[in-house]
Amino acid sequence: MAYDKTLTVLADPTRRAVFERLKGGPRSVAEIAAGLPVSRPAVSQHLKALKEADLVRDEPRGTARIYRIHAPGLVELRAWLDGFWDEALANFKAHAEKDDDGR
Amino acid sequence: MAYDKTLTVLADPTRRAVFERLKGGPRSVAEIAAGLPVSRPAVSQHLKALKEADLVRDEPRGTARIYRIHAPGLVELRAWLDGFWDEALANFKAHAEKDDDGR
DNA sequence: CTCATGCGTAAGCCTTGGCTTACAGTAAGT
DNA sequence: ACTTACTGTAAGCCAAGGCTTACGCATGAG
Repeated sequence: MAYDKTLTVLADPTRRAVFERLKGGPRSVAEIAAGLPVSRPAVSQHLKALKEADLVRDEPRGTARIYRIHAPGLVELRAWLDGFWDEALANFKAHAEKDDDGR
Repeated sequence: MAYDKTLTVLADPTRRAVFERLKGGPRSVAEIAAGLPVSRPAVSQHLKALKEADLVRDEPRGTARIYRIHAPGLVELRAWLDGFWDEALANFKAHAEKDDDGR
């Protein structure tokens, strides 16, 4: 239902870098931005997109804001991938059994 | 190694529509373009991108050209997804065991 | 050999979206 | 209260890329 948004969000390299930086554990925006070749506001924008895709969850800690990985977005992507895989395989087998590919 | 290309390619909705149309079996370019809201050359361009991402394979049949799904691209995407999943989960557990998240 | 069919490619247009700088807001410390 | 730290948002710029029209090429049919 939302795997398309997940794909769109993960397509950008910088955003993927932001996302992968959270793989090591929860971090603040400044910590994420440190080391990345873009400005901090850019990171904020990416985090917003990731959040809307259910890939990330945030929580305030003092004046800072801690982001961490949130699974649901990846679950949907994985579900789509698996479904696609199974369907394509089923149709392939169906055609292969008839002859070669139906012609 | 190329999961990034796979993500980029699959991010576009039209291109995904092209790809999903191949799920039902091999088809010619004209057959794919029929029913889609874009021109046939546009479909050709999408197919080229899909081919370069190892998501599709083509084969000439007379003056036509038959495209079909080719697995490797999806395999790489799935591998990345699984790896990411495992790593994130491992780090999450490591932090959870220490207390909550290490602060 | 000529014509028709089915594709791929080039050039150009135009929208999308990622980045930066500047600004506004909230919470903690003194 | 005032200042400092950390972040989200707005406006604007600019490159990336998806779409169309026009063209060129190969294969099969007659």
